[in-house]
Amino acid sequence: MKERHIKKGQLLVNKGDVSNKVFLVQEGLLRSYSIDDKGKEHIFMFAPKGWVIADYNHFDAPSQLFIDAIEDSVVVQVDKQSAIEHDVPKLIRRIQVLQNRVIMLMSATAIERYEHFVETYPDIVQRVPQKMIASYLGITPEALSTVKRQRLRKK
Amino acid sequence: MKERHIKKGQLLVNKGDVSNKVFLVQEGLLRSYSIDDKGKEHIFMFAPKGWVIADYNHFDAPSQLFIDAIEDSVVVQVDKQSAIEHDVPKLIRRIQVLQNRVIMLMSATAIERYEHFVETYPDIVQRVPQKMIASYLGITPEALSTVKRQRLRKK
DNA sequence: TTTAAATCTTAATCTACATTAATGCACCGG
DNA sequence: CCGGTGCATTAATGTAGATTAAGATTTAAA
Repeated sequence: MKERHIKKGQLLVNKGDVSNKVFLVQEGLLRSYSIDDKGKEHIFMFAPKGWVIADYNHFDAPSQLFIDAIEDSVVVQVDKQSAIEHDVPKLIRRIQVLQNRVIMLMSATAIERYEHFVETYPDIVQRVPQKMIASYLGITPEALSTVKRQRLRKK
Repeated sequence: MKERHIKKGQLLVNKGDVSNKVFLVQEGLLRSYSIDDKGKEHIFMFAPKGWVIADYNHFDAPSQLFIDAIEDSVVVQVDKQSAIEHDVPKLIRRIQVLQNRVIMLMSATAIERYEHFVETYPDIVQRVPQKMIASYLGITPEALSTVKRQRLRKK
């Protein structure tokens, strides 16, 4: 258990790392993401203050995800083992969020996913570049641009 | 903790139910799924023998998912609370599977998702109708049909 | 401040997958 | 045995979102 100060852009976990660490966000904003074989980035989650971020893989398995800081951040680094035993409710919440994410990705259009994102994470929308939101939603920045234009016309 | 025998097609959990139960599959095959506002079914997971199936929602929150039996099945019904404390590793595995699922849905084409499904769950492919596989992959049965045709031509 | 480098938007074209519709097949109940 | 009902496949057409490319705008660096 150790406090760490992370600069914007700094990589905390690299794909392939065997870290077995979990990060409790005290301040700032982090993200985890994967890069596919075509070199495209896909944001898996954003972690603002109060959230936990980690690659919940098998112990000692190489990380599938990258984790880095979107803003200068402060995290507390905890051992995966103890974090897990210590805070089962956080695991459950993680499963809920992922469950929702899968259902969203399967059944909602880009517009609906964007609406949902804005409602659920209104603060994050202001803090990250559009291309990251697009990446989280599973669409291109260009497509997000047109989604937002359609929304404006409606209002 | 109670053993239950479920007939093929029988509904175990209805959307909106407040069940707080978790089901350990002893025999057979179950599935959980959602139905969107357009009336379309989306299979969230298959649960063969040895798996656990449940809607991991907040305690006392209404279920978002339906759960029913694809084959005649035997399950052991356990209280969510005790199941969770009892088997944290299963929770972790659940998160891993969901993590993979999200990455798949975001970065892979229908063909790649089908390949991955066949490799990961070869037994299930044989046991469920095509339309359920399509629903799990997030595509229509028609699209799955063409995916399989393309595969055959390659071999 | 000036320039360079990202980022965002708009528009034209392309493509993966959806939709619709028709056909063939298996299974099942009368 | 026959006529339904659901499932799988095929083909024709439609569409959401990707790709490509060109400006416009913001950010960062020199």
